[in-house]
Amino acid sequence: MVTIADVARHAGVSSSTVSYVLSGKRAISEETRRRVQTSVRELGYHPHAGARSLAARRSHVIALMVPLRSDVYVPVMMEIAIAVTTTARRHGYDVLLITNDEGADGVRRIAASGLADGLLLMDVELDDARIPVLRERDTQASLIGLADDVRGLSCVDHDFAAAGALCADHLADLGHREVAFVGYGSGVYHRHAGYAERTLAGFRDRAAGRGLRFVHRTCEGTYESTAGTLARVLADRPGTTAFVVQNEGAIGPLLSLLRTSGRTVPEDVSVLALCQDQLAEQFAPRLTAVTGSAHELGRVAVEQLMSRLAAVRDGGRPADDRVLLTPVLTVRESTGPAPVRTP
Amino acid sequence: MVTIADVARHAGVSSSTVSYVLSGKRAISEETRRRVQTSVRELGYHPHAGARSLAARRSHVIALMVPLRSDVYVPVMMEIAIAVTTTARRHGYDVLLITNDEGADGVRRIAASGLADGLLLMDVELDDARIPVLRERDTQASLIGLADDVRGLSCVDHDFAAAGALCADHLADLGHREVAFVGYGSGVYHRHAGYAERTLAGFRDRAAGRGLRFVHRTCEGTYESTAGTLARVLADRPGTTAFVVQNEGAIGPLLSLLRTSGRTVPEDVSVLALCQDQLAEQFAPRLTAVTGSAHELGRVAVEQLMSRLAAVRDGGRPADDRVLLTPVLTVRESTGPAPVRTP
DNA sequence: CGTGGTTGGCGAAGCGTTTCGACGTTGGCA
DNA sequence: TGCCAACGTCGAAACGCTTCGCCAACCACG
Repeated sequence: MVTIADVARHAGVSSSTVSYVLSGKRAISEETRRRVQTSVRELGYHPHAGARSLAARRSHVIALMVPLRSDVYVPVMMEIAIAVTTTARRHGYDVLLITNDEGADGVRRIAASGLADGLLLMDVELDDARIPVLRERDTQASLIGLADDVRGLSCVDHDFAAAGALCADHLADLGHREVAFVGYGSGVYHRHAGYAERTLAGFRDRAAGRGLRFVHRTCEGTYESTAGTLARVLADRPGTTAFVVQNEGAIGPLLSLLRTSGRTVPEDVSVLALCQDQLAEQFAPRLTAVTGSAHELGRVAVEQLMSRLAAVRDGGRPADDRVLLTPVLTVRESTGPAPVRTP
Repeated sequence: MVTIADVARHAGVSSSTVSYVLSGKRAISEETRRRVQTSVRELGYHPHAGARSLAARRSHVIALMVPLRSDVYVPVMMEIAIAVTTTARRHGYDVLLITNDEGADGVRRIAASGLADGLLLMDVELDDARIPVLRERDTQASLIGLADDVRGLSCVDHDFAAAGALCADHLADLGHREVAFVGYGSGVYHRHAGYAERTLAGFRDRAAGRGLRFVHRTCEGTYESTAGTLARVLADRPGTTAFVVQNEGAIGPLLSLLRTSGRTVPEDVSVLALCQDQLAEQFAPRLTAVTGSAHELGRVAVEQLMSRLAAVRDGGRPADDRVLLTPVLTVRESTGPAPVRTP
């Protein structure tokens, strides 16, 4: 292993000088800096992470806590994780992956061991047991998702209410008057996962404002469940001319079932999805969809955490940032004007 | 921060004794052990990770290098990452997430800085630039996927050839004589990603043995691409009675297109998928599928790496393990007997 | 009762960094 | 010319842990 002392010897300076060249925390003459940098390169020197974190009392690592459970669409989580990792690297940080099942103890473990300087929490519940633990050691953290009490934390999430409203607006603009909202399985609502309720609320409010009648139906995302949901909707509200689908798993089945039942999309019914663009593109017809950027979610969360860490370093008190990302509606082929009523 | 010295003071012993209690590397009297453990609990002591890695020259962290690119089905990657993390935790290790775009330099950085004790590489190419770097510092690593030269490494992968063979057997058993293999986009084959070629080869060999005629067609996984592929197949080989689909993205479009063209699955054509069970269950009809366990892939990779690290600790030379996981065929509703020929 | 081996615990020397205070050297200014 | 402030560099003291060697106390044995 090549140490800072090796570099120092090679460059003919002391090891503290090498350290200052690398950190830039003190002025170093151009001449010396160059010599040191050359030595670093020639010897292939990489500072020992453990020694660094011991001496500097910071590890240059952040922890990302991801859910084990996956009723949330999995590729989204992966996209967030990737965005987090690349953004963190750009700040000179590495990312430690922790699973949610470690729970509050996991947070304690990471914070107390100095393994990570800060945490990113995904799949936050409104009343999350990990949050008090963060406060008790005042560990810097940023949430991906919203919680009830976020004092001392930053957070970022999609603006699900706006997404719901966007859906209602689009369908109302197209002249639809009776709409079905196909949501997640009831478990998701019971967990108070927030996003499901917020989307629905946003949709409900705007629908009311636009004079849109609608029913909300839960759906587990399997073929059977979707079939059941659809049957009930068609029985209860035969005049339904549009579907909003939030559960990614239900999209394929719903399209199949509509086709099977002799309905054409979008001539007879419109289908509007709340899902990633990539997924929306894969169906036939391509789906009009309301989307938020998962990548952006990860990126912003890291930026928030970095700014908190910077504030602490400068002896200040970090600001509690709260960002809601504006969703985007992309019109494709699955939505069209409400069919003319033929009574 | 509570240190080992605090624990020692609290328990009335020296800090080395605390260390030995925690590591179990020397005999400690029952009495002392209990006192120390009580103190640890009461003070909420967690060893400082940096100090530990500095003194013991190992970090209890392994790095997982994941691909940025995602022509491989993303949920699979996530499942592997989760399996890796939980398995590693069970061994007292944490997982550092690195992205593939750091490439060989990333491997160097992690290994040289002592951030991780070993590496897990995903999305390995047959001739992967990261492998020589591993050898040059002889860093312990395990590959998820196969490469050409794996001396000094362990690796684990699905037995794609067996999966291909399983497909051929199943269709031959059902009496099919003319089959189309819908593969990945040509880019995947050009990258020599291995798995695509191995599946195809396994299928080809077994098909030959069973007297199965087949064509292989690349497909990008979009709706258009699938439509083009299907049209060509039907034009060139009108007698085709079964499709094997490896590209997850092509499954939905293919099913839609077949239905649109008036063909019923499985009465007119059989569809056999190479994909996760979870995905296969979501289509209508449910797909007969050949699957390997992504979770198992991650688990085995970690076990391999752990055993290598243990060997090094004991002063031995690690064994180069090589595991191929046997795929499983699950018969569902999308495959059936070849239709009786009506000329 | 001396000898030799175990057992249980302690002290101290690192491990490779960062960072603080100190110390020449310069250069500008009175 | 003398003084004071940068400026650039160095030495040494942490940082919290592991581990090696050592030592006392104890036991069993001849």
